[in-house]
Amino acid sequence: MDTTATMLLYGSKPPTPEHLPSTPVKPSEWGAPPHADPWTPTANLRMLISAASPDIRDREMKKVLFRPIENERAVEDVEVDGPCQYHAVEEGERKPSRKQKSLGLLCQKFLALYPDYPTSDTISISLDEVSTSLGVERRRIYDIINVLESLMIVGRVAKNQYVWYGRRRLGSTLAELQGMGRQQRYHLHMEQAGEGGHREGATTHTPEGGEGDSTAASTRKDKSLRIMSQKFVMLFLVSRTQTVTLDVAAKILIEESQDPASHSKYKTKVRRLYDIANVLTSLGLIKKVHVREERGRKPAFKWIGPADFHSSHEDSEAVAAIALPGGRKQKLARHASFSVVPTSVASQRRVNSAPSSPRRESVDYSRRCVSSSAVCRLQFGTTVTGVSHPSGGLQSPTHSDGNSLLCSPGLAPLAVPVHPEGSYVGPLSPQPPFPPHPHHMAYLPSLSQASVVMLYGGPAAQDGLDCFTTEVQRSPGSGSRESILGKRKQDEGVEEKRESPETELSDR
DNA sequence: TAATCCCGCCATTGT
DNA sequence: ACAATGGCGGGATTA
Repeated sequence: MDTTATMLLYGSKPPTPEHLPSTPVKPSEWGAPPHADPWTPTANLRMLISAASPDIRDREMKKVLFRPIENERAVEDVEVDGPCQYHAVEEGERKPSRKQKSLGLLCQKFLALYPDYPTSDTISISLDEVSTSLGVERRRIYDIINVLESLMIVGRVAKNQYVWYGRRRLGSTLAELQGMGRQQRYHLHMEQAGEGGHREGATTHTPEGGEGDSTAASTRKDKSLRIMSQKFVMLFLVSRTQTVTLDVAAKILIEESQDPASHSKYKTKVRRLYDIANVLTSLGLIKKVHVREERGRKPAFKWIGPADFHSSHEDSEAVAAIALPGGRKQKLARHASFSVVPTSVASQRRVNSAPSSPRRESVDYSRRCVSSSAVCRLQFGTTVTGVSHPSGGLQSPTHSDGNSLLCSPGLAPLAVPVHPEGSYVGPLSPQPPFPPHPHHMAYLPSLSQASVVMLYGGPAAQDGLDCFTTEVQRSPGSGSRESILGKRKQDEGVEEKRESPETELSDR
């Protein structure tokens, strides 16, 4: 493993011994659940909730979540809002529209499986479980994992095994990327953007002379996705407007690439950028926009993620306190082409010393699962709209209708639909950088199966962890469905359920 | 038509 | 050699 020159992804310690192999499985092979023990939604759930340790709960929850789900082809399926989710074909035949298979959506599902701010770095991710539970081929998981890895939201441990870090390190990672971005003079590159479409290469070429010092020649096709992802993010972080157009990004990335034949790869580059952009969008770090220009408008992306990480206390802030067992700190992945005095960078970043005040959100928001678990039954096709109180739990969700759920401020709308063979439907709309609303509204993408939804608070929870569960089950007659969906919006602030999470994240 | 980007073949890299 | 990763670009979908 060519540590130095290429990726320092694993910090001082490269992946570890490979345990837990596990072989890929074709989605088509998920016939029946592995260990078919009749599981009762409620029972399981109860178990989960009662679990004293949040970690245990998480783990258990994961276990449940990873039950294989019925394949996509499935007829009855998640009913996502929006105009055409299915390609109206023969009656009875519903072809999952392309949108339903988008990487962004998949990523949303993936992210929803794990807490944004885990309290420990022990959450492991198994590619097989994930690909199985999400119902996609491994290849796609790699796409997601790669960019998550580039931001250290996950880390690789061994083959098939990754660790989930969540957004805890995001701050420091971004800070570092920003530093590297400046070092690369990316901000200069960006200026020469717009205009008649011709870029000149006169841009200050970083003294990367032949990419990274001697050290191991360009490690073949380096994990370009990871690298590209980091560079892409860097562009945002050094951009004054925090906006980056696809073509500019592609050009810069191509110029960077030491690969001579890369000029003919513009198209491919753009394809990759879209892939990356999709997961970054799912992460709520960027959003699609358009930049005005004489020539018309060009597609671009705007950074909407945190932008205050560069301060001193920055990064791990609170997190630092949770220091990992081995004390090993991961180093940001770097690529040769980033080089220029390898090591350096904003390296001297964080000094373990817990800087005075840990800033917002105290380190230990003891996850006491306070609130009662209000369980109520809903009709198939409907969702809950509940209001919770950070202090006491939650006012039993007034399961009226609609696909929304109101939470009190601080209650991270982390919901994890759980059910036997059911496809999890997607994350809830407000993601961690919570909006200042008095109440958070979480959208629960429609549930198509009888399911149990568990919602619990995250680090944002100011008074502990609230959680409650809701059972949604299929009603005998789908007739009621219409009526229910029809009426709506009686709650404050709740508006038409028109928009679905993904729809609002990326306006097409 | 242009913008997006799914899909999966098959080259690489790891064990 | 076999399995895990992940370039890459054809061509289908959407906007």
